[in-house]
Amino acid sequence: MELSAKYSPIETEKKWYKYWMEKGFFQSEPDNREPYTIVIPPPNVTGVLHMGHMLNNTIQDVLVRRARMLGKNACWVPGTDHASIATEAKVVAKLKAQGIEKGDVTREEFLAHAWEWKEKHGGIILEQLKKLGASCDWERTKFTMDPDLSQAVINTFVYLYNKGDIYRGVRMVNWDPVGQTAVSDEEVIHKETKSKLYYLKYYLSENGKSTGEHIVIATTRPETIMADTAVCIHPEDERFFHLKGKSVQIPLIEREIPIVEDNYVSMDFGTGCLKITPAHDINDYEIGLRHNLPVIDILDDYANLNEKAIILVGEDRFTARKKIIKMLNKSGHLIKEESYVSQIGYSERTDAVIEPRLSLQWFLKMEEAAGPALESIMEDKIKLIPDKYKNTYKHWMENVKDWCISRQLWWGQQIPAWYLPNGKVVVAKTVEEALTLALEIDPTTSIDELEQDPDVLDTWFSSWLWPISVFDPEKPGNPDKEPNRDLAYYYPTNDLVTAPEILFFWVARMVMAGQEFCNDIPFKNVYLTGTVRDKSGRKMSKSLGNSPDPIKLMEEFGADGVRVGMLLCSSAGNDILFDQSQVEQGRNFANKIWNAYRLVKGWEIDPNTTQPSQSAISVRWFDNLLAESIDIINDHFNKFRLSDALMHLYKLFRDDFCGWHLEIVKPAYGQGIDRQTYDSTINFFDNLLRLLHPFMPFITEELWQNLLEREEGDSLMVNIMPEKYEFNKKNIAQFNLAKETIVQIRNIRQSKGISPKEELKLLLKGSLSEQLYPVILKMANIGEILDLSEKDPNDTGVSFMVDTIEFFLPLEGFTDIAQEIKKAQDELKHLEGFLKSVNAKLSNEKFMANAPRKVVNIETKKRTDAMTKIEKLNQLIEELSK
RNA sequence: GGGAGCAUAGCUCAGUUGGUUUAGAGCAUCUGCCUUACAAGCAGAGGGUCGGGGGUUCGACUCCCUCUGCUCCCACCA
Repeated sequence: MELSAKYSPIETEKKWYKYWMEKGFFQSEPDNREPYTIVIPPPNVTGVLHMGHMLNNTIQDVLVRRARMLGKNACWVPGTDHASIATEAKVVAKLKAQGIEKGDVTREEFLAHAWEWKEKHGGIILEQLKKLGASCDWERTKFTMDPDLSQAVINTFVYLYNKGDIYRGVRMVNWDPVGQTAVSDEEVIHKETKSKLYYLKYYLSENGKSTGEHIVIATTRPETIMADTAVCIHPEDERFFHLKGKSVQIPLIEREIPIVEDNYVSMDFGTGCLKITPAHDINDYEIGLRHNLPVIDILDDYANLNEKAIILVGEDRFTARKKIIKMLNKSGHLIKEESYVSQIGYSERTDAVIEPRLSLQWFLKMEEAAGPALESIMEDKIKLIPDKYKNTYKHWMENVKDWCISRQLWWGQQIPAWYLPNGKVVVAKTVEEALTLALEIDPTTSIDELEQDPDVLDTWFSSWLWPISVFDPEKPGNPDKEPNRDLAYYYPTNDLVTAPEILFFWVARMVMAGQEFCNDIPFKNVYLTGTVRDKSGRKMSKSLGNSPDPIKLMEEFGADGVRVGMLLCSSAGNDILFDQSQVEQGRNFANKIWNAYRLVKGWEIDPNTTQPSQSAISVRWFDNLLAESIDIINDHFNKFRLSDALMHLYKLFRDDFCGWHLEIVKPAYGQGIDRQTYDSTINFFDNLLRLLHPFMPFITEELWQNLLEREEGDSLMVNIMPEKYEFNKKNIAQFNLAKETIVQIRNIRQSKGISPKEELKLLLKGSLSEQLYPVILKMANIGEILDLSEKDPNDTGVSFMVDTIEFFLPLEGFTDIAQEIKKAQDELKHLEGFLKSVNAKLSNEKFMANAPRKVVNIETKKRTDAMTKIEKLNQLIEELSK
């Protein structure tokens, strides 16, 4: 069958992925081999593949495929995350499109819609990963809301509550008065907003009566003055020493509030006097705690003023602001107003101005777990790659705050806490167990009276268990339970590949969960990928529309091409600036491999031909080079330098294998090839395909299958990587001299306009092994190689040097001697400068005394080499000048 | 405001505990080639006083200080 000059990936990729699936090559069961485990960072269940996933999962697949080919029992566990906030938002939007408000349906109805949505859209992303070639064990696919994984979350909550690590506390949340929900910090968008700073008079008061004196307070939120419970000054602010211990009256409502002192106040901002409104500002709340101030909440769920405000009751917060300014102006409390620009938080979903609001939330204590979690990273029990993130990690762990684990949502694991009619709370795995506990508090309680906490748990509260629960869902919350077979075998996992943004949200918490429930680390290495950005460095995002569609990209360039394109420019922890030209480079490389195959496949073995000497030399050289490369690639992988490993292979295949070896051994047109060279070359090709397979699984499988006859059911992906073997460094160095000589000759041909087809003669003097001559003859189109002593003084031509070997290329009629002299002189000048710097070192007593012997030897050799070359150049210039 | 990091060729990056020829690669650029595997290719070339300044050292891209310019994380000032 005639093979096309262009490799077309689509059909090939489908074919082999199906084959791998059918043969069960992705599946893993515990056995007596060494395990290699990765758990996927679960993408949002309703998400679609973006470039970040492409990068992240390509890296994981490279690691897993390589481990598999190193003979390990490789297991890559896939799955998805229920992503409560994101998914709930999508379901709400979908209902809204049908004219249904979330408030109109019951929790059960809403969840039914959510599950329906999940069934319809869930897992699309996993199907997309298959196109990329991801070798996940799909039999093990998990979802964070699978019944058993949800149960693990509940068990964990109950366990930690009983242990005393989970408690309820008041916290300021971001309240969206339009969406009627609390939103997470991540969903608050800060925008620069023009507002006004109002300067208000607060009269000093004694025993409820104004003294007539006043202070001035600057505020952007005059409508909240009714919630003030103090005025605050800096303890060292001399301007206000006379106010210490006194009280002021809130304008209009004339409630008396104390003046307190706190370092929080900055003396040089506003007037230096700050009104304290604990219910409506997070900082004020904290100051309030320090000074035992009461909390007066004057806003309702819709951010309208409530009866506690006394005035303007029922008004919207912004209307109230306008009205109160008029009132304050009229009463003479308003001194002035200034334009002011500040950062205001808006809800991502409703664009409503976020109202800070106090509410009762569930928290998990972090302090106790933080110490060991920090230690395991700082002492390299878990390695971060790159390790610069250790600092960031340390900083966070040392300033860790308790984790707010409750969310005011429906999609997720509902908090297993039940309230008695008297407001007391019991925590249990089921309502029946809750009743048992409730009866101990109040024997009259009935099961119908128990009301479950409506909130769900933070999604991270299920994903922090992920490396454990995917193997043994009964283990979290049961530290004393024996691990099941899977957990015992696969845990701790080997590598985790994720983004640095979630180092705290996820990675640190998995380390804590590992300690708590398995008494062990969850993984040994954490490879942190960068952000995928566009060419000009902007983050890829839907709204910018600067992200290519990964599926289309794979259809156009092939999954192998995209994988290579992503990997070539991505070192750990560095952002990658994505450009389609990189993917083109990947596709071109696949095409190159394809064409190398076409060439080799077209060769016919001629049993009567013996191996030409240049072929024998090339085979020996490439054999050494391959061994050296295996060494280098192993080293790159040990250090997680994936792009370097790939780049090395890229050059090895393209330049060394195709550009040199294949060109050297390629038989002349119409002739056959000898058996020995053919077999060696096929063997090289086979090894190269193995080395390339983790990066480019599809094309390597395709060609490997066709290179030799393979047994049905065999596959490259379950074959073994070439192992390192002894090689001769000197042989490689010698061959490089021949390569350089050839390059020099080609260079001279081009600069003098001599066709590669014109055969030339070459004269030389120096230590070039005669064994290499046949390679030079073939690759530089040289007719014969003679000793330089045979040079006819009348010959015209070009001289050059490689290392310390002198060459002369006779060129008939070539007379541009001046140019040759100039070239030699430039070279001479460079060498003399170089020699001078070397001599400076060698004649420096301190250098000779302090530098290690090895360095001195190198410098000495540099000097000898440079002097030899200078001498020869001088001779040459002299000859040319005659 | 607190913390961290980065700055090397036009672009993206290496440079492995300071010394392997006065810095390497890929891409891009330029020149010449439709050479019977591949123009998604082949052959060759040019290009950097390693952000500025100072210091330590026999020796600095590498260590220290400082300035400049970017980036990220955390907290956000009434």
